[in-house]
Amino acid sequence: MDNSKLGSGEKLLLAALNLIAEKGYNGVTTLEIATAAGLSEKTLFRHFGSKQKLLEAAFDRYHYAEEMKKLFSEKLVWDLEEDLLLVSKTYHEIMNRNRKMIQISFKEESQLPGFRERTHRHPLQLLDILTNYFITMAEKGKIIPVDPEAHAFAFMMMHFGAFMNDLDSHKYYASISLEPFIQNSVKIFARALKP
Amino acid sequence: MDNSKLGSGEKLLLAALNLIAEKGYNGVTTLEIATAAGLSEKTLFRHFGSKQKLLEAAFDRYHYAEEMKKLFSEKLVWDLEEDLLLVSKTYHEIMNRNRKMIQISFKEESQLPGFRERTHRHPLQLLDILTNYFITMAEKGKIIPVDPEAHAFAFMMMHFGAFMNDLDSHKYYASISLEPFIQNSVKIFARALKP
DNA sequence: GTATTGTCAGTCAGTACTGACAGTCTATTT
DNA sequence: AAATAGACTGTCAGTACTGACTGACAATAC
Repeated sequence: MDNSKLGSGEKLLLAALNLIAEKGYNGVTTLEIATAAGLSEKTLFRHFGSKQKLLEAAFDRYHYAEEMKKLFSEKLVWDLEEDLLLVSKTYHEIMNRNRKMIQISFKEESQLPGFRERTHRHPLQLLDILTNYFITMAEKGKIIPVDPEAHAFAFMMMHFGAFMNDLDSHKYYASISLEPFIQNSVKIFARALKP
Repeated sequence: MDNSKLGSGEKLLLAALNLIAEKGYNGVTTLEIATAAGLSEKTLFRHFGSKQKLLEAAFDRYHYAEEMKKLFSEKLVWDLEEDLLLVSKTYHEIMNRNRKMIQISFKEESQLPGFRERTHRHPLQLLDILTNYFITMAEKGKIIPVDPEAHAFAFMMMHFGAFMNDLDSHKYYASISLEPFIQNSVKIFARALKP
């Protein structure tokens, strides 16, 4: 990343985001963050006042916050495979965009109450959308009419697991890259839900 | 938990395990741990020498280390639903037994290299077993003969996701309790893999 | 009597955070 | 072109506190 053209505030936020995601809030010093940003520690405090406020600012600045409801009511085409593909790709897009924030929210959960909830708000919306989607698809007779919420949950859990597994560069399970995994997950559910 | 009959060492290990899982290694002080164990800080150092060694001792003591290969070659009955049920239940059993250690390995990854790998060794074995199981099942003509490793991976990811979601008392997605989730996951794969 | 633990006082290093002062860069004014 | 002002940054010395860790001694328990 080339941060040379960013303002000092931005440089500090980015450095903080990366380091805290890696080592945890308590595992990183303000001096380290400032140095990584190519600035002096003093500048850090002049900008943010305290380490805690720096973290909060980083969160506010970098967590992805976009409405999805409309997006979906427009894009869904009521073809199971195509729509599942859209949902899972959107899911991974959101999660990857929030990658660092999610890492932080997992590590600093006790110190930063409410963080986890915020990083999971958008994925949660997707779960909701998918559940309603399954219900409607069942009404249309395009999938079996049982357990729509359970199936939506299972689908999301599968992708949540894959994302988590990949979080620190997929080295703990056999590394299967994302794209074929998504394709396969869609096929599994398409076969399972076919009436 | 009633720890009153445990030796001092055990009390300290348990207290350390719980507190570090909750607040992270750097988020907890030796005094806190000792107090939680009902002992003095001095006793902690007399037993373990340093904070770091305490953590390592806790890991060695409490991470689940059992061979599974034999277990499975004995228990598999080559009925898809029944065997998937066994695999997923075994998986969640292992993961829950290692719950705290897994939390720690996620939070302290940078500080404790190799931890994550160790906590994931046994689940990895399961993935291996499941892959081979699918291959054999395909040879027997009991499931479709495509992508056995991808399907095994997908199955494990689904349960990994569910476990992770549940790690801090399932409050970030709609809470669906474990047992029905397992049942449903098995049904999905049974339908998807049926020839 | 031996082993284990508590108390207490204290050391030492690290770390968040501050104040005073000086330097630099940019834009505006003259 | 030169001067000036204002915003931003670096340096450095220092404060205040925390937290890992120690040593000496006393108390308790088996």
